[in-house]
Amino acid sequence: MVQKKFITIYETLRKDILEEKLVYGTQIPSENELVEQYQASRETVRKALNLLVRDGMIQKIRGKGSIVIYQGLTEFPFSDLISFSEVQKGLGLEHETEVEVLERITASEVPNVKEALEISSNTWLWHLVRTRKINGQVKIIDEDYLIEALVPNITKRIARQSLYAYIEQDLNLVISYSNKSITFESFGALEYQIFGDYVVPYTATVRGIVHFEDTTKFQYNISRHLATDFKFNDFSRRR
Amino acid sequence: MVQKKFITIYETLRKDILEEKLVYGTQIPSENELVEQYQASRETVRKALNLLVRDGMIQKIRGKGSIVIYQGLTEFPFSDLISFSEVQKGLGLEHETEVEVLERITASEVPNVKEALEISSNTWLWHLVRTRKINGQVKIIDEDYLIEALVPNITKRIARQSLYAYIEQDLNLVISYSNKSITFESFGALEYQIFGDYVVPYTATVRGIVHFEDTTKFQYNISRHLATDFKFNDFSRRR
DNA sequence: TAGTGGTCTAGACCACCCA
DNA sequence: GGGTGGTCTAGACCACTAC
Repeated sequence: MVQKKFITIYETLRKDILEEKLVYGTQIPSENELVEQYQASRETVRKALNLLVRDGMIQKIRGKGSIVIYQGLTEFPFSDLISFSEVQKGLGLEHETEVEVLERITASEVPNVKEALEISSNTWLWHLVRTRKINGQVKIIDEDYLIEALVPNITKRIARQSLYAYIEQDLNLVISYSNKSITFESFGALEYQIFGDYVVPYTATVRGIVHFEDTTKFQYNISRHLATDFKFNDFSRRR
Repeated sequence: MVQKKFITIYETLRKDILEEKLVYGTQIPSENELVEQYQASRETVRKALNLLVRDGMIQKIRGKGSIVIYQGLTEFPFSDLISFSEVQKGLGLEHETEVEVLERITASEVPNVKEALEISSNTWLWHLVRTRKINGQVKIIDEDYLIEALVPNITKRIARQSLYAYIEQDLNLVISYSNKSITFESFGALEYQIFGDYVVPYTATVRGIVHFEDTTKFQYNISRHLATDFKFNDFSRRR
């Protein structure tokens, strides 16, 4: 099989919703219609639809059908802040990444990382600090610790472009999941140095431990955003 | 059927993981073993396991098996702040809710709510302000707007105890999903009044629009946390 | 080679909504 | 009653891991 059937169905419908071929508040074709349309079994169609449910794109209603509930980025008409997810997705905004630090250190030289990645003190790590400019202004300081044995040969060039592209495409490793936390913290020395004397000297700090498919932890990331420019959007379902 | 089979399997395994009968880093029984154990088909077992994957409880590895990746609340050994999800779940912490405001208003009297809930200006709403004390100190100001026609007869007693229990158990409505955002904002008049002259006059503000199963929006919630006491935990998978 | 998880099928029965 | 989504089955073939 060239492409998984349920992924094809999922991606096609997702695209239709994003492009508003299927519009907010209206029904999508029924499961039986999709079975016909894609020559798939109903369980396969349902697998695709469940991905859309997970994404917050559709809502299924028994006896009625499935309705598009995704409204693009206009859900929250409250602020014109730069959204965290927009930044992550690189939607429309002009990025510029600068590598401030790229060095090889051992886990003993920094606090917390040893515990976060469950490694011994003498494990070699890459220590990486990058700044992200958006429309000419530094908005994010990204600090990373990566296990060198798992992610070798990081260069400034790789760090400036895309670390994840290097890991996934060149090293052929599969990044799978992460645990993250968001807190608000006051500026430390690094932040004053990079952000300067900002009116509101606080950051939204996102810490994450990132894992490969085989559950190996390979990265500890600390992402510091100017707090006043930070917005995190979330879709969640009730258990 | 009294109870859905895949839910039974899911809940049993979930409980075993939470109670550490299945411990972090070890394998759970294989799909075929679970098929035997629960006298279910493999697809049913897989449906249960996929819920655990979604929850960040297990990681499936092809050719090998499924491994427990959930570690309780100890994943982030970085701060002893009060966690947002802990607060939400009411884990271990002493709550105290006080109702500051409970009134009937129309949508025209407040900004944003009309757009957020997609209602007309003359729609009647409940306006609710509650404060949440944790260990004796007010940490959260919860402000809600609810459509009266959908959620009638809210009393102070209901507001002090559990609004959601009232909606789900007494009114028999099914709360389904919400869109949320998290931002960092400076104190307004209400915050100064309730939190007082706090050293760090900023809040982590969580705004949410909450929907029923049939996609009806019924609630607009604004939850203001003392920024320095806020922590949001997240598990996410890479697409 | 044996065992694991990943995908897919064709059919069944059910609960729910609506005309 | 006809259409919708929700659950479940028994079997098939595949890709990957471990031995």
